[in-house]
Amino acid sequence: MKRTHNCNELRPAHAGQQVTLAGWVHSRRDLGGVLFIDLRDREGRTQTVFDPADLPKELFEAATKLHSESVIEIIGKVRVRPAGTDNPKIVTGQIEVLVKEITVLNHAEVLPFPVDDPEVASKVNEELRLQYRYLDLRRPEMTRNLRVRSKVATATRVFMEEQGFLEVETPTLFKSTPEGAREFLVPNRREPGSFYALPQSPQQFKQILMCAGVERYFQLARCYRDEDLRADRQPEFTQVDIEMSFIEREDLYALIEGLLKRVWKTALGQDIPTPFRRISFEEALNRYGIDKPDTRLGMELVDFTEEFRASTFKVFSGAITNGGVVKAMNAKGLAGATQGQIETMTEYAKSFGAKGLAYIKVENGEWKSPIVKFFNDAEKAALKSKLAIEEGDLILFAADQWLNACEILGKIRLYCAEVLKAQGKLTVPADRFDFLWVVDFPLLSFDKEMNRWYSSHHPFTAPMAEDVPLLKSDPKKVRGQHYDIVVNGVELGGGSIRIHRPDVQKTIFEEILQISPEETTLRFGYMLEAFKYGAPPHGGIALGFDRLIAILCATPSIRDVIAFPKTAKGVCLMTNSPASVSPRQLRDLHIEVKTAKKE
RNA sequence: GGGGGUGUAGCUCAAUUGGUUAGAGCGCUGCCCUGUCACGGCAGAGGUUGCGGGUUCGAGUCCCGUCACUCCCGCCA
Repeated sequence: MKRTHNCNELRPAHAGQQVTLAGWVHSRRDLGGVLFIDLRDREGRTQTVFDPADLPKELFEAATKLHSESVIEIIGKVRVRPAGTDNPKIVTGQIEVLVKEITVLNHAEVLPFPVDDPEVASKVNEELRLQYRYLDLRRPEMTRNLRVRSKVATATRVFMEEQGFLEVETPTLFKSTPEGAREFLVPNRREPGSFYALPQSPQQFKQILMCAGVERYFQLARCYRDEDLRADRQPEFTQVDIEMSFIEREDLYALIEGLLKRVWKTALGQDIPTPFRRISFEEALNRYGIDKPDTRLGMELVDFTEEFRASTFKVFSGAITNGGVVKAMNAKGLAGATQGQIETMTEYAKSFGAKGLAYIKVENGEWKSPIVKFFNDAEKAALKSKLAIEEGDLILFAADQWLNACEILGKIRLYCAEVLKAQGKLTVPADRFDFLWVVDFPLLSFDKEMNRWYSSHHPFTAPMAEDVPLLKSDPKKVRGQHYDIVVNGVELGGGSIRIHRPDVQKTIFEEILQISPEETTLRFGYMLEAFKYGAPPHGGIALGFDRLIAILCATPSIRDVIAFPKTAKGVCLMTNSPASVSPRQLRDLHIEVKTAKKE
């Protein structure tokens, strides 16, 4: 039953040849006398023609009864379509195959949802798509996503190989680490009460590989995090994991820029300019109110702390007196915001602990605002010039501690962009990709509830050399040699230059992070020991492969680029996993289940 | 853990202030049709309005609970 051609291959040049095609019945058009069946396989579609004069009656009858998505094989002769019956919509539209023989390889029952109509299929309830994922994946859009994913994976491997990297597999049965995401545990049958943990990332193994002298490691690594899901987060996901020895940050930037250049060329045929912009964490917050800015949107934040330091408007001057700042943003053209939209923005502000949201609507040459009466002429003039205020603008303010004020407006900025896009007042070309490196992150953040410092990134990140003396005296000021790669407001990945000296690493664990020496030894002893026997300076990065593919496929959800994704509750609707296990299995694993009582 | 949205025929959706027999398009079944490609025409079948309870003379519609999907917050070193 070997096919001679695929369904996207035949052209007028093949006219006269006998061919064998196999595939799915995409659509059927029964004109009573003549019958057309569009046969589809992975590559495309070909029209086949059934003429009752050419076929035994039973075969023709059988063909008229075929349901969509039945699997058939046909043998027939290629011919150029009669004049005027070409179909310019498909590449095989100039020819058709006159069927001589047909074999029904598998009959399909009536489908739970249509796969032949992209308009309808794209709107089908995702629950149903996930339950019948094998049907969903037959849709050309989904097939394309799988194809892009495969091509990018291959391009990545080829590029990394060219750059001298070794792909090394690391264990997925690992052990629990004290900080970071909640982990999936795997009970150990051989020792009651002990567990493997699935890795959140191969972080420790890749650093050990540097100690092993591998020098350049990469892996398309599966990672597991038992946290709640989002459109861009699944409990199991794939990282392009990379680690290199004897490098500085710039070496890594160049590598990733080269990789992404290759990937964009491969997937989209697009040449992206390199090097990418660099922006510090502080500047990102100051200008965009977020550490992963979408720089395509404009509407940058502007600082007005000096202008309002002595203002009679106490909400602003008071915040400044308390060590805070005043920030403002011009949502260009959004003066017509509805009460509901202002309300939504106010809720964002309140969720950050602000009391409310100050704003000015610029309409009919007037500044409409509950607060503008408190501003003097100099303050108004400063606003007008620094925010380039024009008719139709909406000005939004935040007065709070620096980080909070920035983040409030950062959140509102993204909301405003959504509203403006929906109104057609803001358009972003689909082929525009704003890449940037965000650098100079604070090494540590303070947890008020636990009253202790924790790593902003992870505890292996090296501090900036010149900031090391501040580690104990002023931890807040210490910057880490950490970097994030951001594209269009999406955090594509992050990494850092690592600590490679055991004494520094031990200080971080024990003195800064307050992990007890016993715990440190228990969890990271092997790593600290490895560092004693000649650890090269090293650093690396991990890119979120699913997010990367989602961006290339222009879909907001990584579920569209994962063959068998989970729902928001971590369930696979096709296989119904997770599921209960037998008492015997539990007994073998020394596990007793205490079922939660439901009221 | 919290907040928002959705749930009506196989699919996508409608159904006025709570009011007669819950409709449409596609799909499906039957019949007709020899150049269609969203084929066309005629006829037909198809409903526990997610589930449970309540209010009411009367509930798809209102109330309470619950389940599923989804988006967001928390969380994601």
